[in-house]
Amino acid sequence: MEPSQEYMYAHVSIDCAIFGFDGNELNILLIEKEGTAAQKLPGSLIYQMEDTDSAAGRVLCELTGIRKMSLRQFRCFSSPDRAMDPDDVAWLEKTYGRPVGRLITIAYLSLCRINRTLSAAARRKAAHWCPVSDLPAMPFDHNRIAEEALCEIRQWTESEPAMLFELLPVKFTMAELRALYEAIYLRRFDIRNFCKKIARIPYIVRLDEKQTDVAHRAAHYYKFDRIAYNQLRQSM
Amino acid sequence: MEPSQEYMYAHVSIDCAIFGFDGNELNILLIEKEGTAAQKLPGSLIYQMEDTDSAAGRVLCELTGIRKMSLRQFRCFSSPDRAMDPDDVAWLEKTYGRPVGRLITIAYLSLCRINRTLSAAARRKAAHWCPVSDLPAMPFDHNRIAEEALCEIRQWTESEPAMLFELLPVKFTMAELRALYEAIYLRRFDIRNFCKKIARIPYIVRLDEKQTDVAHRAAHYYKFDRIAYNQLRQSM
DNA sequence: TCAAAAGTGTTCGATATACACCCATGC
DNA sequence: GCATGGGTGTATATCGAACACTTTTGA
Repeated sequence: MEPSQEYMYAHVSIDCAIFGFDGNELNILLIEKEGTAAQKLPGSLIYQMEDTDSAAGRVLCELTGIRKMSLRQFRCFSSPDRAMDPDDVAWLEKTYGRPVGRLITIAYLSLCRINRTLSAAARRKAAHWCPVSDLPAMPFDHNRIAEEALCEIRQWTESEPAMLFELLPVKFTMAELRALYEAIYLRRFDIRNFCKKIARIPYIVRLDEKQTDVAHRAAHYYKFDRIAYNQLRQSM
Repeated sequence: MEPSQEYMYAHVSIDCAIFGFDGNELNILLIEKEGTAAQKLPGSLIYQMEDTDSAAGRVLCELTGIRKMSLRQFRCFSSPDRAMDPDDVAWLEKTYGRPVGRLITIAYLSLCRINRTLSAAARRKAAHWCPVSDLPAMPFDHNRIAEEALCEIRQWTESEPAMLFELLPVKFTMAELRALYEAIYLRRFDIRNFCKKIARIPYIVRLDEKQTDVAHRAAHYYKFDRIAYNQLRQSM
């Protein structure tokens, strides 16, 4: 068999695009590419007896301390030249203590409250939130992964709107919810129509509690009612 | 490093769920698991310098002779026990002339006219269409892949309705189109409302030509107008 | 009393649903 | 002339889009 016809024998990694919402814009969690000034998506080679879903869960848990974070696999990136840059090749070898060679990655999407305290491991890796409008150039194909993850968010929240509430505080105002929709769909929503639409949704419930200490009329808080959500889903 | 902590080093395959439509039901293209009586999804290990998209294109082209078949990656299957059945392990070793060990697969979805003449390679592999309601037990996790592919079709055709017309003859009747929708969405559509809806779609155009040799009033043929379709998509 | 954001209602057009009858053709 | 499937229209409900003013609160 000619070299070009050898069967692929590859290391497999997962990379996670973890999004947070700062009240205005989506942010993505980047970590330092250790030993360099560059930043990258969190990710890791996976272990022999692991599947990619658990590997992604492991990486997320290491960074955020959340054990059961929801995540969604959205794409395999396997271009032969995705890990051909000499810097990247050398970095892989140093990080994993061996030559890595052919490397394919399974990309995951996850959502996280942006003010959540990250783990010590995250601090060591200088994890930080970066607005999606201002992403740096990243190693491997991480810029492409981040881009495709952004598109994927829309599809995910359409098929499972409960995901949205992983980006918001437990109690949130209508304005915050609307800002989130605007950040995801990259368009404006009319306030009046938006309120009407939300009012029709049984699993978003208005609380009696209102904002305090605001320099204008205080807004009501709302919360996500998971029980009502599950009931609604079941009946569909 | 303990054995359980070894980094995964794996062979990578692609598996294709190729759907056809027999006028009544979706069918999926199965091939013989060579040397056995079992049937499986078409697939193959991929080569070292290939990415998964081209590998899937290669496998599809080998079977159907279509060079530019549209296909959609939808999921990586990587459970450690997906290729642990002793029969499957032995079959892999025999087929690929080596022990294969850890194997992950990237699953693809594709659509094909069911009356298309398949290639000589397909005939050698006893390729045949199998109604999705009547799938046999298949090796590896191919049953699960087929199931998830079925769900994926709906999402694909919603985001890219042009895909539907890869399942229909070039000229098709309204009844055929409706039957296809019914097969995909597993529900009935009211004939009158369906016709109205289709009539509003600019890229489905009615031809003057009608059926002949039918024992009742002849139906008009319709065709898919790709130019109108692309124009519509661009303007969105 | 002013600034700033909250909150609310009506109208209109488009779309989805429900439903029943006449038409063309081959036998 | 009848059986078979083709083809059409109307009424209603729902949803999304457009659009402007009053209310509350703190400064």
